[in-house]
Amino acid sequence: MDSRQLRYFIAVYEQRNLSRAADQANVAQSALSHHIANLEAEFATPLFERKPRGMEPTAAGERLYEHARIILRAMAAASAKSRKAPASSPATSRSAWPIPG
Amino acid sequence: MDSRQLRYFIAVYEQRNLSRAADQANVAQSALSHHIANLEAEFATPLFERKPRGMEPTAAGERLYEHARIILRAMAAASAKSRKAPASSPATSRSAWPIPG
DNA sequence: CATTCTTACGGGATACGTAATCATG
DNA sequence: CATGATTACGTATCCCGTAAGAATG
Repeated sequence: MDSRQLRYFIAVYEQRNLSRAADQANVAQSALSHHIANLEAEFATPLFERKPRGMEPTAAGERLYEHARIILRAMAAASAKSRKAPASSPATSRSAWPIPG
Repeated sequence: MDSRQLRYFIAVYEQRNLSRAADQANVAQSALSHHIANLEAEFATPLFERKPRGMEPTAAGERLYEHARIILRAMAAASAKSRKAPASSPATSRSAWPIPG
C-alpha cells in the first residue's frame, strides 16, 4: 500500500470510471487498472464491482475511501508545514520576521 | 513525498545515524542518504544537520517527524480495516456472521 | 585510522503508455 | 458499433547495493 495508489484509488472512486479517473489523475487507464488490482490483491478483497458502465465501490471500497482521504489530507498538511516559508500574513504577526539578509 | 520516504525518514530520525537507520529499515546507507536529500530538496529546507557523529534533526525535521508518525499510523489502520476478515471476536457480535457457503 | 555521510555507477524492479483483446448493450 | 475494463508488451523511470570519495576527530 502506497500513497500513490491511494491517490489513484480516490480518482477511480470519485469518477466511477477508469477513463475519467485517468484524466483526473493524469495517468493511463491501464495503470489505474493495474494499481486497483494490486490493492485488491494486497487486501485480498475486491474494492470495486465491474459493471458494464464502470466501477462501483464495494463496502470495503467505501471504507478505504474514508481512510484514504484522511491519509492524503495528513500528507498535504505535513507537506505544507515542512516546506520553507510557512507563508502566513505578515500583518498577523506583531513581532519581527527572521528575514535573511 | 511518499510513504516509503516517511518510513526511511523516521528510521533516520530515531537512530540519528544512517548506519543504524539502514539496519532498522533494511536498506543501504546510500539509499537513505538519497531519500533524505530528496525530501530536503522537495521541501527546500534541511531536515537534519550533518554532524561528525551522525544526523541531528532540525526544527523542520522535528515537525515532520510528528506528521510522519501520524500518517504511517493512519496507513496501518487503513490497511487493517481494508483487509479481508476484520478479525473481531465472534463473541462480541450477537447476530450471525455472513459466512459464505 | 575509525567513523560517518555523500557521490558514482550499474543492475533490477516497478510504473507507465500504446495497442490489442474481451465483455456488454 | 460504442463504451469500458483487462491483458500484452516494450520503454522509461526509480530504487537499490557495492564501492569509492570527502570530512572529521
